[in-house]
Amino acid sequence: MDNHLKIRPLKTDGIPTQIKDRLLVERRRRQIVDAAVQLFVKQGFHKTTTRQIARAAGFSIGSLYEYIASKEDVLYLVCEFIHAEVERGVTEALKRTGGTHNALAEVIRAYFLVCNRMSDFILLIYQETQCLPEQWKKKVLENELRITGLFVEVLARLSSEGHLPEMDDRALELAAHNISVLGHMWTFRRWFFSRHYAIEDYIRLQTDFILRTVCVKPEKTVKRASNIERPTSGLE
Amino acid sequence: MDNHLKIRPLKTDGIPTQIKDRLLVERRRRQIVDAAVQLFVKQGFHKTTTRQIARAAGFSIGSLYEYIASKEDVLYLVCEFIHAEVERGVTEALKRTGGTHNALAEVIRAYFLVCNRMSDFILLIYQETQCLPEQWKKKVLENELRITGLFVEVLARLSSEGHLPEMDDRALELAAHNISVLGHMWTFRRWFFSRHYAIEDYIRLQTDFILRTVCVKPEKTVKRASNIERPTSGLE
DNA sequence: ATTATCTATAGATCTATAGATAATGC
DNA sequence: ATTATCTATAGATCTATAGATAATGC
Repeated sequence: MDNHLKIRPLKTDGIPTQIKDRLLVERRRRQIVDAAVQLFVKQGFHKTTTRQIARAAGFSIGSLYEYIASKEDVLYLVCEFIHAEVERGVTEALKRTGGTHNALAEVIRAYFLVCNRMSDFILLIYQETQCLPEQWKKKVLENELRITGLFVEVLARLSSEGHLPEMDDRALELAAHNISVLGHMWTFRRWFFSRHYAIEDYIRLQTDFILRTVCVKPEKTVKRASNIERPTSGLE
Repeated sequence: MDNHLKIRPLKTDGIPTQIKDRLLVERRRRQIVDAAVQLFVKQGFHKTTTRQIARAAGFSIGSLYEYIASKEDVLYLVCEFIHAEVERGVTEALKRTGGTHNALAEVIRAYFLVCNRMSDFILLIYQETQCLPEQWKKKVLENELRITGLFVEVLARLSSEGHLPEMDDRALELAAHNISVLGHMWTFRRWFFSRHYAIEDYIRLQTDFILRTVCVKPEKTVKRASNIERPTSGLE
């Protein structure tokens, strides 16, 4: 739970500050994020007050507002931080994996472990993104899409190297979204899963699922599925 | 978007009221839910005031508090209502489907259409459940689990009738969760999907995925996936 | 008489800022 | 002199309730 203490530059452009010293802004905003992320996880965004954030960050409410212009700014900083952490986890995992056809299972495993480690944070994104002003909500969704994009790349590479059966772009894209969301599912159904599954069980079972959807030659099964569809299928 | 106007009894026991007439309580609470669900979807729970709810429901703030004891009570009523609607949609779809081996695709299709229709409401559950007091949060999660249970039943029936390959209980349970969540995914990634996919495309592609995970004889692929797993896998 | 509804407001916050003070660098 | 920080509070809400009023049924 102390993974947010790792030192990485925060991308905080676009948020106004009264303070000239860029480095100080950087440092203070990191303090703000570290304090806020824990409070938000425990109490939610709305029930957390700006005073609590300032106190937990170690300075006064007046100083807090030298580094941000509104409470929403804090939420945005927190969301940016969380996505940066998740993205770092996934890209590092990608670097570790070779180009073999094991790659997919390895990537899934690494990603699900990142999701497990950052469970509270991912949940926070799901719950509080709506509270952001439109302009930043959009940025958060772009972040989400970029992470999914990492999986698209892996799948595309494996596909081009012949380790996967041909899939059209759509199916491939959707598979990437499914991987993303099945990782998140571990976080937002944790209240159920954590009682019945160890993370390793979950990874194993879901990997089986995903590999089956992606690795089996589709001709036979896709046909079968398509025939099952109602004859009325088309546009509603 | 007016599906919440359908007349169904609300399960509202457990929330205190000052009013004696049970029927009136029933009617007024339906007004409250109809008003609140729209406001919550548009503004979120916290940004919606009790006054707004009262006004939209057509009575005064004083009267509102005769039928509920706190603002959280309203959120709980809304969550109960939403789950009742989703569950009704799914069970009705289950009734329509025969016991054939088409059943699964039909159920998925019906469920995804329910998710599409109730998109805003499902999103609301994801975002605001955390705001409920512990006791009601638990009830909401039970509701969620009961809906997933419907899919468990379908899969178990198909399995016992020999329409699915043998799966152990865990794999079957997880498949049910996956169906639930992939339906929800359409709602909480709608900002992306709705621009690139029609609901029918989404249903078709996801049905292919799910049927492949569930209908293909698992021996070959499961082995393959297991071998890919890291040797260190066990407890972390 | 009893039940339902309304108006008016107590009481408790909470965000954001103005203006005062302390620290830093030339 | 300039930059950073603090204290104190203006101003704006918002939930929940007390007490008054209207409607209903015996």
